[in-house]
Amino acid sequence: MKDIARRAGVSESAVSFALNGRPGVSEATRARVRRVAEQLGWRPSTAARALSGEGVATVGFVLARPADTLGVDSFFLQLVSGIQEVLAERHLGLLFQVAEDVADECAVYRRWWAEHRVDGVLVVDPRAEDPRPDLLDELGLPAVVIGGAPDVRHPGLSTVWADDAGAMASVVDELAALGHRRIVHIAGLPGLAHTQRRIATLRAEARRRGLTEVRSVTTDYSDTEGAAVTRRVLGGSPAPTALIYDNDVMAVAGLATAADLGFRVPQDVSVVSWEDSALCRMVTPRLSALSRDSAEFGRTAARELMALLDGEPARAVGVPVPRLTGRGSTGSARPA
Amino acid sequence: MKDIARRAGVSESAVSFALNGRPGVSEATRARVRRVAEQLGWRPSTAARALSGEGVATVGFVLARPADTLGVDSFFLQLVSGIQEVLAERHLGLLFQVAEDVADECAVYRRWWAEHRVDGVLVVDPRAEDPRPDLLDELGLPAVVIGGAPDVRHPGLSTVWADDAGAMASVVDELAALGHRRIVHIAGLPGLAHTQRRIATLRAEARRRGLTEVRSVTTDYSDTEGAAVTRRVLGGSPAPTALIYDNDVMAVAGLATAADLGFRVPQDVSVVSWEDSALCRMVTPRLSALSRDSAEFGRTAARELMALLDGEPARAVGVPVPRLTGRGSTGSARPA
DNA sequence: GCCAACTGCTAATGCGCTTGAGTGCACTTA
DNA sequence: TAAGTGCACTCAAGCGCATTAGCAGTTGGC
Repeated sequence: MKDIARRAGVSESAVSFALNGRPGVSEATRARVRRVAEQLGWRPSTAARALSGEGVATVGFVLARPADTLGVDSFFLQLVSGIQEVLAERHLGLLFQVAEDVADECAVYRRWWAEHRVDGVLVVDPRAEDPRPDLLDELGLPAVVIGGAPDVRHPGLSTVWADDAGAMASVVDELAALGHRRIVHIAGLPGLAHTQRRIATLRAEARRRGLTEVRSVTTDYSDTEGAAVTRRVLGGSPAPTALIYDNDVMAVAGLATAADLGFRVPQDVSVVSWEDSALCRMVTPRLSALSRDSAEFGRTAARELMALLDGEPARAVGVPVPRLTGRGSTGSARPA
Repeated sequence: MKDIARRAGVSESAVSFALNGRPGVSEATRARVRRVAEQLGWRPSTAARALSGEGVATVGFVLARPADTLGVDSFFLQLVSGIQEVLAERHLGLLFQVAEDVADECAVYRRWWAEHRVDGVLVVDPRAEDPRPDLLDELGLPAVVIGGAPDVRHPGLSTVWADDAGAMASVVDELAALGHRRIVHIAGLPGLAHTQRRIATLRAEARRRGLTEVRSVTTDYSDTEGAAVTRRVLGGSPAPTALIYDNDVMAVAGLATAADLGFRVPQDVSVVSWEDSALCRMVTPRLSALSRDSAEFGRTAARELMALLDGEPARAVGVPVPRLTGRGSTGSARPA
């Protein structure tokens, strides 16, 4: 900036005013300063900026899942890619961290806050008993919870949420219409808020329809558990005629397991995946799946966080309800 | 720090000395200061630290691939997870960015450099004609190239490399021993350095063995192209008896396509995936795959970057050659 | 008994930027 | 004509830390 000031023949403050679009300099000077800055390829040092109270132009994202579960799930990369797209417009950086568990994640937030490393954070995988909203409230760190339910207890946090309940209801609708009365929902991690919402909705929908043989089983999202649970429930008697998997990885694993056990899909058992991805289109039969636009989810979340950083009040916004894309893995229930 | 200084009854400089392990304070004072700092939960502001020339304790990672290709590939999340593990030990942050292409990626490096956002970067997907090493050299940004060949032209850059040539040779060995003489290698992006190394090695190995019907076809790594190429090559006459896919996603897509076309695996055609993941174990038959430890790859790269940041000279380190894990998708070639 | 060297600490400066408090000037208004 | 009012700009302080120079007090050597 000193260089720019010298070459433009003004003071450093004038340069600051000019470059930040503040009043206090004439348009002529502003243009001149801008030109010189451009010429010199100047970019403000984030460190210096941060030090004088401007924020660090960085948002944080922590992923607290065991490393090996991280592998195949297509959701997160899509989500992050969407987040980036929006952040890049304002040249905001994304500080990314993998954590062991939620406690570890909280420690990361504390550290980031103490070190002034981020202006705000994006929180994923909200849980039923979640210490994070309280912590973020306490730290005063702007945050957007991705995939949570609107949270009235933390008016400082924004929420971007998908209507899991509505989606589950529509899946049950679909399956019921095909004559399915014995349905098993192979859910994800029991502690996650959306897992619980899905389970609760399934139970409510079943009761409403008088279906008694409908249940949920929780897992860790891995292909291993997906396969194991599938083996167990299909071995029961009477076996379910429809399986709903909470992610694509388990659905595919379950499909393979069903085949191993001699179940034909969809003649003997229907399979639905709660996540659409290339994976679902790569197996035989192609998997019927709930499609949501994960990148758009990320874009929405990033936009909300930027709004928060701009001082706008927190709010809860919904993203479109995922729709069931019917493919070859769902069909009429076989008569008992 | 002012607080700490006051409570410990010393000057701010003494606090700085004490907390940074520099000489100039007695052990007693150091301990006292440390205790107070701990009590207050003090962490140095990265911004202030950076401003006084200490570096920003952050490394950058740019992923330049089209967003939709990002989805299922298991490699990157594993890699990043390994990187994190090592960086976290020193509380280094990871600034992550998705870019459109290499030109965009270069712009990101320039910006990061000008804004003093990172102390160094990790570069992935090195290319045959790659502008990045030159740029990073020019900027003087410490960097580790992941998956490149040792690069004598850029002595400032470290390289962490896998012996693709050796791995390809061992795969060809294996297939040749099973009697395969018609092999197609469904490669990844043609511009990537490792793609070219694999192609070159395959050609050399084929010549050495007098195999004339061996070739490579490049793709964009997507399941779509994997399937399309598979359809094309299996439709040729005579059809190949072995297919080597450069990633797990294409291998799985190819497997499904082969089944569609009435080819039995491995009786009619053998399939090898150059990437092992849950995906490979979820399909029927399970895919024989080259297993490498992607997380370890990341850990090694992160360690090299930290060494570079510590002022150690750049070097090239190898990671173990991936080994072929035989599963159900490879078998003896059917006699012509 | 005097200088040198060391120890344990403090004061002051600067990193690159923002910002509130001026300053000088032309121009209006009573 | 004096006072008032904007405008375009400059000055200087300060953000939180690292670092260099310096300053008492002690020890050691001769």
